[in-house]
Amino acid sequence: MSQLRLRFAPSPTGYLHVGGARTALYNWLTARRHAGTFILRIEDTDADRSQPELTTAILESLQWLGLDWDEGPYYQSQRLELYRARAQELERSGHAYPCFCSPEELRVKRERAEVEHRAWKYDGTCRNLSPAEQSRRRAEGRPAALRFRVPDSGRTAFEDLVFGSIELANSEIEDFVLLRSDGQPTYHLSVVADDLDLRVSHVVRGADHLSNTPKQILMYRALGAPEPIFAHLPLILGPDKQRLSKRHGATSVGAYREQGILPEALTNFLALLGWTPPSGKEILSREEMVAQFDLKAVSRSNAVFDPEKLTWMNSEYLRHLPLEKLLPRVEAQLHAEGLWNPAFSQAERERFEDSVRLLQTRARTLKDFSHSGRAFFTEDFSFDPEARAKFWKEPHLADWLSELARRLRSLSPFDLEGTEKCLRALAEEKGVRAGVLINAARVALTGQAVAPGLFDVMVTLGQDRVAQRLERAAAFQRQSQSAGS
RNA sequence: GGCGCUAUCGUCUAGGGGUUAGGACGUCAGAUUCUCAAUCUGAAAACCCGGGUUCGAUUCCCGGUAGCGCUACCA
Repeated sequence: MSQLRLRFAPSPTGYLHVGGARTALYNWLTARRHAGTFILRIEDTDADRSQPELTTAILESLQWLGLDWDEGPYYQSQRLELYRARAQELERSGHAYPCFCSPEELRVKRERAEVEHRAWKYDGTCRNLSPAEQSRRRAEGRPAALRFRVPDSGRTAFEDLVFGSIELANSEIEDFVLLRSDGQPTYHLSVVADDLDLRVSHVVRGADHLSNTPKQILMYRALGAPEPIFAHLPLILGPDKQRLSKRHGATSVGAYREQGILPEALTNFLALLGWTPPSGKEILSREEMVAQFDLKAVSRSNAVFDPEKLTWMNSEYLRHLPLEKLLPRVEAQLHAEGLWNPAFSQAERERFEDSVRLLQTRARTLKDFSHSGRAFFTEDFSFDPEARAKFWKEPHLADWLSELARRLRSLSPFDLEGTEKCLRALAEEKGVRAGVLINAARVALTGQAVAPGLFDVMVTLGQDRVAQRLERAAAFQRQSQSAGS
């Protein structure tokens, strides 16, 4: 196979959607697998809906996902001459003709057809105007759109890499608009013109374009140009099987980033939405994906986006991430939450690293470091009411925690074994199960009912903090007891 | 409405004319324990319906149904 060229062509009318991200990923994987070229093109011909800031956001999301492009971004809004040239070419060869029907007239006809339950298709009013009539109307200054002349018989067929052979009767296709009356190209014209100009070999895009493809095939043929290979991707749906949209919650790549999802987890998850690697292994490195990805193995049915599985996958990545790679991400997360302490990169570096290492074993998203793990990075944390209700029930707890604090303060060395012995001895003296003290102390030290093993927590926090926090918890209990009685 | 596409556990999927229909997430139970994860063990859970072809269809064909997509001077 000669040099492969693929493109991802988002339109800046929204943030990068997970569906778009998967399309970009499949294009990228195919390009990388075959040492081809991955091109980025921004489809911003709809001036009303396109927003330049969104282009920036889309580019950032792609970079964050690690989907680097080799060419572009090309902006369609800057390539209008190309589309007009193609339009002229089609008009000269008789494959396109000017249409003077106003959008208003057409809307009326379409609506009437609808109430009468007739299928509507452009009726060809301007299809066979004589050249004289055309120039007369032009001379009058009547605005004209340019329409493609679809053959009125025959069928148009093509082979889709994913869906197999697709065939459509030409009579089902209307004479679609190529150039709007203001001279702006429509999607059909600009994609074909660009894909031709950029020598795109494989058009990989959402299945919502499957029905449009015959129109584009017709254009390639009218231009006498070689057709690219098409591969359409099944759509991503929400839990209700409707196309995934904002009302299902987070749909943009940026939203998952904010939720503490790692880009490698998101791409891995997305890769599996519609594709299974031959190895059957679900957790795949980028290299493994590149080595195994094949458009021909993509599923044809739509897939429901399952955030639960994404979270699971994220926790897999998080737990296996080498510490040196995790550290900067946690740092960024703490910055975002206003919890970053400059000492973490200086005097308290070791404690910071120990904390991250400890929290890592049970983190599901980066947010877990700043939320449930908050007490590891700041003194500004509170005792979770539910945790208190569950583990601070013993009436003598305040005294026990004070005593524990006193003993731990003089413990040496302050290590895993020593702290555990110390606590268990106290529990025995007080005639209480060690678990009672352990759970109570966990709430005192972390504010949470759920946290890593207590003695790991102690050693990580350090002797002074542990003693202080136990005292603080004891004081808190005494206060709430006297207030309550 | 017309046209197109799709249909295996709740979800993502493997498979394919004869299989105990496999895996993953999730769920449930047990082990472990210091809470929660992790880990280990086990369990429940699927071939949309109807015809046809065939010795035999979940698999192939046809029809139905359902879902999705397209049906713009949006992309």
